Amino acid sequence: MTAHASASQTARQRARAELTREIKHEARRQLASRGAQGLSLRAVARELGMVSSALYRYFPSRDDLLTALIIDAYDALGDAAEAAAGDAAEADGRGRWRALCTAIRAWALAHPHEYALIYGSPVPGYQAPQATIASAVRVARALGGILAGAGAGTGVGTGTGGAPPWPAPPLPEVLAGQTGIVADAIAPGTPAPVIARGLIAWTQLFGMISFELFGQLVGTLDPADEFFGYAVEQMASFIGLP
Amino acid sequence: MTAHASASQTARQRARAELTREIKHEARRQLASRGAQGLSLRAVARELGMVSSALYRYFPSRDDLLTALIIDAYDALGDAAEAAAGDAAEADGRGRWRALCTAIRAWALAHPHEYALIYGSPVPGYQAPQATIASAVRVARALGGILAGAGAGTGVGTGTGGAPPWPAPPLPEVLAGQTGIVADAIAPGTPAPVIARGLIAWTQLFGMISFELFGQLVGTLDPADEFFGYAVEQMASFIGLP
DNA sequence: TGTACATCAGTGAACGCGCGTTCACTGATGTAC
DNA sequence: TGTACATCAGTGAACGCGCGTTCACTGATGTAC
Repeated sequence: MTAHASASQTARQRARAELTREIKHEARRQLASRGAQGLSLRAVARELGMVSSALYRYFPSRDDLLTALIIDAYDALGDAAEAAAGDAAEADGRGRWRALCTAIRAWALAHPHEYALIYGSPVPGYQAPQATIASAVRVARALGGILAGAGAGTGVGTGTGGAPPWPAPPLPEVLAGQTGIVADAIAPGTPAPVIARGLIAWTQLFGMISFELFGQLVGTLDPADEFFGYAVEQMASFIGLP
Repeated sequence: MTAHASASQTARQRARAELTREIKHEARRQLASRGAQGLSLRAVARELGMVSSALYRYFPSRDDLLTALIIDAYDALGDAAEAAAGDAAEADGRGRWRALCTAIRAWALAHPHEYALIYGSPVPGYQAPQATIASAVRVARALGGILAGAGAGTGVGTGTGGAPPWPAPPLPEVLAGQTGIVADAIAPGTPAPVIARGLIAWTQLFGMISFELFGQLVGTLDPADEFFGYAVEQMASFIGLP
């Protein structure tokens, strides 16, 4: 492979990468306006000024395009989450939790259809491949960092510092095993009860965001800013963040 | 209107009601196997052995059929919730909460697509009409009954009996107003902080169920029975149920 | 009880639409000698 | 540097599909006198 050959090769590859990006960009636009089921290869091609069959040079099928969008969505949310959880000082668990929650909600509100794509009801007939998992776990790891900090540095479990506001009952056997697996994946060494409470807070967070986004709060808690802020603080105390 | 006329009229009406039920039943079957977007008037008609245009005698459009299914789903869940919350003794707030949560989860697991229809991502292009609200609020009222019992009978807010395990910070102004509206709708007279914590637990419950149903727990907390049970107890304490 | 009329359920054909995917092709870009 | 060949991107036509909805119609059921 000569230098010249390699240069022209990357030129072609660069064009390919560029168009791949444009296709995903346009697909994301359609996702935002018509939802996942409204995503049509023909419409994407039309908008890009090419013929629909040309897209098959880039994605072997509609499902593969959808998979790419899902991975991108997880990564975008992962970026936002990591940036937010990293912003606040290491020791300030509550601040990091607050920043993480706020960033996740902000991303969800800004990209409702992408949020629905990854946390909403599954697209019927579509089976998410293994490839999405690596990106999906990034958001959870941002939580893990906070839980690990809380558990390791502040005496959670020994009753001092950031201990939770009331004692947690011991975990039943299966759950203890499961939280162990979660701990290994996102917060090694963190005590099981902290993980369990973290996961409860985690489901609360996403439940609240989904309710807001999917219209369950209209007419009652909408706009939900204050409710969100209040819940975040309550859950921080619940987890035992100082 | 003679007795005979009225009898034959009801005979016709009965046939109509019967077929309406059959249409919805078949539509629900398709919903369960192919999801909301897979619901097709033509397929329903085919399965019922009639021609697709005949359905328009019963539902003016596909969206109206979908609306009927949504209302039925809310009502079915409402039935289950009311039965569960009413089962346990009035005074046993925690028992009623446990029964309510368990019933909602059981219904959701038994009817995943109907759950997704009402609590999942909205169907693009479909706008739920006002008519669904009356049925939707029934489930929330089952929660309200429990919160009202907790708030009124056990001294929550005065620090005795079923008081929450740690003091709740005062609510910001907008949120206080919103919880007031919620209280008026589902649990009149209940203090705002109890309502707020109830709603936090509520979003946790549905977040957890959605995560389980939509595949977010696969490989970690799945099967989720123990996690669910643990979270329900934790949230009961969080709300302040004795 | 019998007859003339109105209401209603269901039919069958048609309209117009958009979709995912395949395939043989042309022409440009890159590669090897 | 120049030429012969291979790779690849994009074209255009076509296949086969299912959908929601409309409309004029037939025949059965119900109603009024």
